[in-house]
Amino acid sequence: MPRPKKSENKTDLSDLLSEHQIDRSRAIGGQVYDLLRLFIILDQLQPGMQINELDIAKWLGVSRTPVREAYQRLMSDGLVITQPKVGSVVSSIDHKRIKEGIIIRRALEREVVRLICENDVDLDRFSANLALQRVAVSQSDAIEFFKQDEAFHLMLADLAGIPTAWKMAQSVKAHIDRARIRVTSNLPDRINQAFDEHLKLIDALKQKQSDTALDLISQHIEAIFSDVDKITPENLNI
Amino acid sequence: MPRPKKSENKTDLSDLLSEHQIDRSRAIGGQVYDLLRLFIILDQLQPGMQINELDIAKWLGVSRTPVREAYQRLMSDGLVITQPKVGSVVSSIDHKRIKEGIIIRRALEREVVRLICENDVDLDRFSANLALQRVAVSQSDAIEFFKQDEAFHLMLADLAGIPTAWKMAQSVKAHIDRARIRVTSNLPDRINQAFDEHLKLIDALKQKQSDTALDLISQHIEAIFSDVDKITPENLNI
DNA sequence: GTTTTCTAATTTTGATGAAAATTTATAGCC
DNA sequence: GGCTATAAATTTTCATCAAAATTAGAAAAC
Repeated sequence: MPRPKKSENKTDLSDLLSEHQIDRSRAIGGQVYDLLRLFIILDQLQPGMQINELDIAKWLGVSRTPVREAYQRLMSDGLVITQPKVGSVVSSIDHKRIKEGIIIRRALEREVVRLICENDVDLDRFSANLALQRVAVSQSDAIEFFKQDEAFHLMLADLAGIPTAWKMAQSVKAHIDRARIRVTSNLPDRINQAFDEHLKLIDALKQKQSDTALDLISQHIEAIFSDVDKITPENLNI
Repeated sequence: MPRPKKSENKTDLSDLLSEHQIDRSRAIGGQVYDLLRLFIILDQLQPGMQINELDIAKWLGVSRTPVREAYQRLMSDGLVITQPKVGSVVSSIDHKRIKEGIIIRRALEREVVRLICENDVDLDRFSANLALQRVAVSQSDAIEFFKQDEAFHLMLADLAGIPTAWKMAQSVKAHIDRARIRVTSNLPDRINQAFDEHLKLIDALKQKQSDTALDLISQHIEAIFSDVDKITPENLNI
């Protein structure tokens, strides 16, 4: 990694981060992690961008320690690449990694669906969440829908008895979401479709149609892929 | 978490850790993590044991910063529980978590096997690794076998094109191994059986018998479970 | 005399700023 | 043109301070 001359065109990022308030009464490291992770997924922190600890710390008004903590978690997520003693950059969007992520997430969520079909679980617990999803869809509120979508999948894994599976799926999901942010053209359509798939899945689960449910969850996750696949060239890392 | 009076019977752990040399020329945080992780899996650091950062740092002859880094990774592995401003303990062995881990690992490795059967991969690359396994088995060298076993499963995931799957499987494997250390009575038998299962799996893969291969990998992982299940009572966390 | 409540001390993690170590780019020299 | 020394940028580690939580003991209330 070349060490570029210290450039001064950092104002964009500086302004972006300076706006955000850190709550000093809660652990800072976690807040920095959440913030940076979101910025990377939302493409505000772009692939290849150099992010040194001192600058981030200064802009956020905290010391380097909590920033470092955040970096370590981002590194283990594969969202940041650190070369020891040299520097850190936001990782590039790697088509292969996304493909891998989708395969892993599909395998995990298929297992979740399989377990729910096998064991008796109370599927009525989804009604509140689905209602919130419906409201978000009707208002085309993508942010709120994504929040409820996460809650939906978490609840699924929870009811299946393997909450860790969702934690893992989430870590690969970051890469998928980051790519998706760039390529999804018609967001209202997309969330409407996703909501429809959620409804169908719960229906199939309630009727214990395990084959149908497995197909539905696979399609639900693979739908993401067709999105990503159509835009990102196979071998081009942005 | 109660805060017990500072007791002075720490000599066992102190001695245990003081013996280990830290290589100052490589990153310390990673070394501390590897060391503590191994100690927890090997049951030298036992469930419920309190481990405060300062003591570990002193015994290892390093500062608290790299120890903190290690703790953060151990926490995300679920091997250490830290209550803010109170303290850290080695997590208890949770039967439910192990069960979950086995289900997740099985799902991931079944996907690996499925992908290998679907796509054409060079399975001759296993011969060297299998030879090393054979030597380890013949010498009843469990440590060496476990090392080669890890390499075997990593190579499997690599050839399937989803190396991340093995990284994930590894994080749940720590919990499984920790329990297994306590219950496996006849280690030479166990590694002999595992080696046999590896051979059969590669055979099935070479002949593209995907159903057989899927059954074999499932059994390979579930074999662990029968071990753990027979000793650890369902609801008793140690 | 017993129980409850308040206060101070102790322990532990959280955060900070500075010093040390290391790598890389750049300029100067042969 | 290639090699070496120097300086800059950055991470890594350290020692120290700050904040939070629990315990222990004294004081107060019953």
